[in-house]
Amino acid sequence: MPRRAARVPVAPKRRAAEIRAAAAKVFAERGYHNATTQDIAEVLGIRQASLYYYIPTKEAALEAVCLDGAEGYMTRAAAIQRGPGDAAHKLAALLREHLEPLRDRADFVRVFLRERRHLPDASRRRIGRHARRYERIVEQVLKEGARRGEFRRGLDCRMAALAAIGMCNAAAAWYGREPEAPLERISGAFAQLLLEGVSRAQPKPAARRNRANPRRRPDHAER
Amino acid sequence: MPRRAARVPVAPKRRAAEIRAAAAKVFAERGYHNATTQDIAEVLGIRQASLYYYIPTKEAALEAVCLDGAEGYMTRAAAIQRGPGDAAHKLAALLREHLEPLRDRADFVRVFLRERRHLPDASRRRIGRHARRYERIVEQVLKEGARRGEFRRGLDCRMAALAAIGMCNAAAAWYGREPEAPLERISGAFAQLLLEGVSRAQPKPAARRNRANPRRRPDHAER
DNA sequence: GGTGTATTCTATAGGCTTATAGAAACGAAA
DNA sequence: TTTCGTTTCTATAAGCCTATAGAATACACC
Repeated sequence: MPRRAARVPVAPKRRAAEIRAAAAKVFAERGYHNATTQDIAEVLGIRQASLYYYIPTKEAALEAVCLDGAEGYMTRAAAIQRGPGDAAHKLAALLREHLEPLRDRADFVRVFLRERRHLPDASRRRIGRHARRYERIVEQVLKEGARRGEFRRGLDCRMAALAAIGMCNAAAAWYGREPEAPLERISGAFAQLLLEGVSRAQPKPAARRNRANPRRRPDHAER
Repeated sequence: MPRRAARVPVAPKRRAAEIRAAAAKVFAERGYHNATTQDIAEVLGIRQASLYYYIPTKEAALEAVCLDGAEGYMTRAAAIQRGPGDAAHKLAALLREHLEPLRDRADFVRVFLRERRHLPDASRRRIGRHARRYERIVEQVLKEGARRGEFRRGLDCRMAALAAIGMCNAAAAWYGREPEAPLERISGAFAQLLLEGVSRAQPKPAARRNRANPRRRPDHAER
């Protein structure tokens, strides 16, 4: 402990992050069960068995990647919920923050979304609880907006929350492959879409284009 | 060929469908690469090797299930697009039809959504083209609505189409586990959400509740 | 140069899975 | 009862993958 000063404190942490990043990349590309530890090792330029110096099992690597991918979502969402601003701004902020990790950590997010179900029961359930709490935060922001009259009264907040989260998570699948779709465009379009469908048209919906936009009146019900 | 009359015509087709259904169930539950042919055989109550009387390879089974899961989407969407009604009704119909297969064929749909990427290149690309054509139909319905002034002018139709499809596909993940969410509620809520976010408020938005709903004016840009 | 820790290596056991070969069982029709 | 096509069975080869054991290397510090 005393003398391995200059090397141990920094490098190991960085190396561990590199291992996780390699695992995330491979799991995201090929799917957990289709990915081999050999694949991960190749990304790192080391031998397959050398990986086991860092991870106890392949499953543990998946768990680490998933935790990493989930990290922060809850916290940031809760901060937005508690923070200042009306419900419309909060919803737009939730969307932005939900999509933001795709910029730098898309692999982690994708593995979290698509592969966490292959975790052993214990950790899968733990992570599942996080996800459900996150859903509830979005739902509550919507409920709060409806309660305050900012959003429409009869709004089905549960479905709306699931829709919002669902469209964002779907974006994780095509982000980067869809041409001409930077995050700003995605979150802007999603916010506008949701807000004008959800809000009763407060002063500040998350509209990016089309400002001078006199609306006609929606007056009839469908069917 | 001449004398196997009474038995061959019916049973084999049904049996083949049972095989596919078993494969779909197992692939949906465990994921393609985690599922074994043994698992499928167990569902059917036969031996693992007996499966190979029906399928040439496990991969072929996946392809059959995916094709089955994708079946009809394109056709029905195209019919809606060409059919009568305004864009709002068409969009609502697209959502309904997109979600409807979850009622009886959820396993197939889920496998199509989550496991098709593990198909060999050729068939994966073929199926991918279908999916993209489907996206384009949704997008065109939106464009048409915007062109005719039924939807808002500056509407980002591409993002809106991806959002709509994304929220529906996300629903495939939680449908059946989410309590109190029959398909009617889902498609109704999604339609209302999208339409009021998308339309410029023509006579008939897909509103189920809240009709008298005078909107205030959205006038400011976000940020 | 010697020492000790961290990191990577070679070699391989052991388990699981797909797919094939060939035999058996089952029925319907002759 | 025999025949014949269909369906399922037993047995197993062959390949792939995870994880372990133990040796070798690198490198900082004395």
